[in-house]
Amino acid sequence: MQKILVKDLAHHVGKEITLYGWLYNKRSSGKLKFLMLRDGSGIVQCVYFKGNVSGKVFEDADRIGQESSIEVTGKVKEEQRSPGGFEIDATNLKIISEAHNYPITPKEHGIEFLMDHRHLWLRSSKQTAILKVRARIVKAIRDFFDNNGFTLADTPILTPSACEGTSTLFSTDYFDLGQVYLTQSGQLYAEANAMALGKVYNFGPTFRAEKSKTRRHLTEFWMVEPEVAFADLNDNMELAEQFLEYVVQTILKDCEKELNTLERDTTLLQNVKVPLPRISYDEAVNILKEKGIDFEWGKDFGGGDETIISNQFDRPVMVHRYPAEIKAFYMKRDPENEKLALALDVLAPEGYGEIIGGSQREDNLDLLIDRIKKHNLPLEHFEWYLDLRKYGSVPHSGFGLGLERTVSWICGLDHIRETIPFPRMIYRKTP
RNA sequence: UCCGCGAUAGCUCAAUGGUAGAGCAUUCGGCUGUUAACCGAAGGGUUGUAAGUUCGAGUCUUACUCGCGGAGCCA
Repeated sequence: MQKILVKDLAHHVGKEITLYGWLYNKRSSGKLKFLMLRDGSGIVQCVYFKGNVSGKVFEDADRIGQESSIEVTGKVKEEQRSPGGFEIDATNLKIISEAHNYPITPKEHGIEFLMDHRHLWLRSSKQTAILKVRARIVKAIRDFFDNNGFTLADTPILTPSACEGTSTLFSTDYFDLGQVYLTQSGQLYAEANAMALGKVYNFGPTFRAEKSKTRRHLTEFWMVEPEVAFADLNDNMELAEQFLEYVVQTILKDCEKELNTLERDTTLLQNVKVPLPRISYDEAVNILKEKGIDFEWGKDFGGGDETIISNQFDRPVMVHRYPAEIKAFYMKRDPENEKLALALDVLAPEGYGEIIGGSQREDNLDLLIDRIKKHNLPLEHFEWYLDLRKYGSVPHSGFGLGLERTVSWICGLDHIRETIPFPRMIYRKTP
């Protein structure tokens, strides 16, 4: 008997096949049992008619509970009455492992219950759709950089000090060498990689111990960080917009089924094409003032401010040249205005906020030393970083894109916690 | 950390200070085309924890625990 996946049923109409999966839901009508089988690739209805199968098979089909693991054999047929258009005219049923009282029923559940059962919640159709989109986004990110001359060069997760000196970091003991911290960004190391390889990216988990409690924050999240030698702020913005166009258009092309399952309105996503609008921080502040917001120049935008700004555009907007005071020490100042940093944030539409943050980096050794001192950072931890400016310093730029925020935006979710199999948040560490 | 809201059956939720309820799930019965199937029946409760007010507390008061939404911070 041929073992196949639900997604390939269309190629096996009329044939006798075997499916392996879990019982998603069950309905019955006297001598008919309708078993919904899911196998990770899709869901199909398997029909057991009392007259067509042995008494034992019919009893088994009647008895097994939701999420029992099963092996179903039968003939594939096209059937309009069946959800999905195909069904299995079943002849046999083997129970691999019987389940009873599965906690997540096909009814509504509250978020606390679902998060407590996250390990099981992953089996539901929306969650599998999100994880498939996530996986495809990760591949699109890698493909984009791999196909554009970038070398993957990953950066350490355990680091001796805070790289930006702003966020609160998780710490742990490191043998006799004292404390180390879980990285909040691979950026400084990526700069070293870029001086070796020209165009690099790193892609991995990062950690923030900030007590953020919003729909946009996780304590553990994935970030991709490209870094390019001989690139200024404009080059950085061009890279960012081409990158976003590729990722979003790839998902629209390859994940239509999943976005459908998620009931995602893709109208705005289809607009994500080069060029993306570019506005300066000053222009963004003016937008807020025109909308009657009492905003003081020099402050960073809050979540509500970002939404107001991004709502002025039909695609992601790039905001550049922020006040240097609110940005990291390593960002290069604007030669035309010393108060500004050559920074870049990309704000996603529909209230999803900042998905990219980046900048042109300070390449002058003396200025960099000054900044490190002014930020009260331990200079000895940055000796290696300063070497990058001593030995062949060049203009260079890069940015970081938050994977989960991107998944949340593309999938149209209302909380970031559903974008990763096991989210880590301030008040949740299990399962 | 701050502000706000919440906790009642396995789940989602009701219950004027006066007998603890429904739908789903579970168990049993019925149905040859169900679509979160439907129909009938049954079992299922220390109302988050602790104290207080009261003749009487799921309901009012206080503290605590846990969670949710938001702010700040950021991707």
